[in-house]
Amino acid sequence: MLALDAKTHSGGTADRIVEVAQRLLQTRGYNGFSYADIALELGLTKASLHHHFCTKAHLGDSVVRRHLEYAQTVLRGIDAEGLDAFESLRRYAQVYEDVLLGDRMCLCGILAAEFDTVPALIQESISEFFRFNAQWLAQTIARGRAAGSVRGSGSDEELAQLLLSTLEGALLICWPGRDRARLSGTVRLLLESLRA
Amino acid sequence: MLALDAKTHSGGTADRIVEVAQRLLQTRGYNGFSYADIALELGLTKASLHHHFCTKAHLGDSVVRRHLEYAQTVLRGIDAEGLDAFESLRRYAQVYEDVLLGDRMCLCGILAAEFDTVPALIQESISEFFRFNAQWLAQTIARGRAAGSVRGSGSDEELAQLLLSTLEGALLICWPGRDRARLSGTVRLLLESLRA
DNA sequence: GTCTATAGGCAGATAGAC
DNA sequence: GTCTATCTGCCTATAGAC
Repeated sequence: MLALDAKTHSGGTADRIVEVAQRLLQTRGYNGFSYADIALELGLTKASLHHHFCTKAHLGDSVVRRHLEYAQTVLRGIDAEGLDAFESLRRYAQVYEDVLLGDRMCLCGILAAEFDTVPALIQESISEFFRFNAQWLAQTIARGRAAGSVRGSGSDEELAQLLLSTLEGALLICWPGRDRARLSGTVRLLLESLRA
Repeated sequence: MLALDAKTHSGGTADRIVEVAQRLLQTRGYNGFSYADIALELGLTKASLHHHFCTKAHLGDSVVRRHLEYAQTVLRGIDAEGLDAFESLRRYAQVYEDVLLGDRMCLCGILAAEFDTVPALIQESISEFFRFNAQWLAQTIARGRAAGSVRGSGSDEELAQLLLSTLEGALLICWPGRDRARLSGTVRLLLESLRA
């Protein structure tokens, strides 16, 4: 754990830069923030940032890759809890509510909207994020159907796409007004429709 | 009709500017395009654009307001066809598929993602767009339930939010890869779940 | 209505001192 | 690793001729 921490936080400044960049990405999008914003917030200069991340594209890529790994850890963590599949789906949906609670939009959701203007380097990681989420959902749905706790028509993959779409879309629509109640209501109804 | 056209197209150049701006907004977002892009495409100069739209915020506002009116016309047009409510919902969903077919993302979806960085002038129209869509969906759902062609739990308004969220989210996820087949599959499954 | 020219600012990025 | 200073380029926007 200490060794892992030492590795993860090898350069304290680089990590702080990534964290601020991630928050700005999730609230303002890739084209909505600059090195100046990060420098101001961390009390550094733009030149210092370039020492850690040579280009904005590389910084963005670091943020998205780190987030992808984090998401994978979270989903494997849900699996490790040994919950019923339906409860796993509930946990998954709760993550979207937590994102809005933290005053953020989904990182890859906002980047998907801006996709055409995002550096090619980052585009692949965005697609991979959705692919991984859909795959985990399909597996969890399959498990729930086998156990009789999850229902719904269509293949596991199709139902996973439906679930993912609804959560991403609900977060997107509730994001402008930070409408946690509306998001919560939509999540509740969605889960209800999946409960066997 | 001629009079309406004459009014709508009062200044031919202004309309062409709005149309190009709309396409750029729907593909690149508000922070992803500039007056230079439009000027280049129309063979004008940036200064000429400022003659028609004094600021970028006003141009964006014109695009969104016009689109809101267009959406209202489309939905009232669906109502005027006298279809069964479920068929109206199918038409509605088809609009999202048509948007991707036209190589575009939902205008207000992309602007919702960028919400915090969009001029305040435009923010209100974005919220109004979703409000209007949700209202139309709730009314159509109510009509379908009364006629026995639409099913689903939750209030009309909650189900409308669920439908809107799923369509917006499906378009968002399919946008990066222009994945029309995936969008089509999600739409089909969604409609299936609503058919009484 | 369209142009040339330009202002004024901020973007991403680099050089080189410390 | 951080700084100052600077470069180049694009951005939105304006002035004023035609």
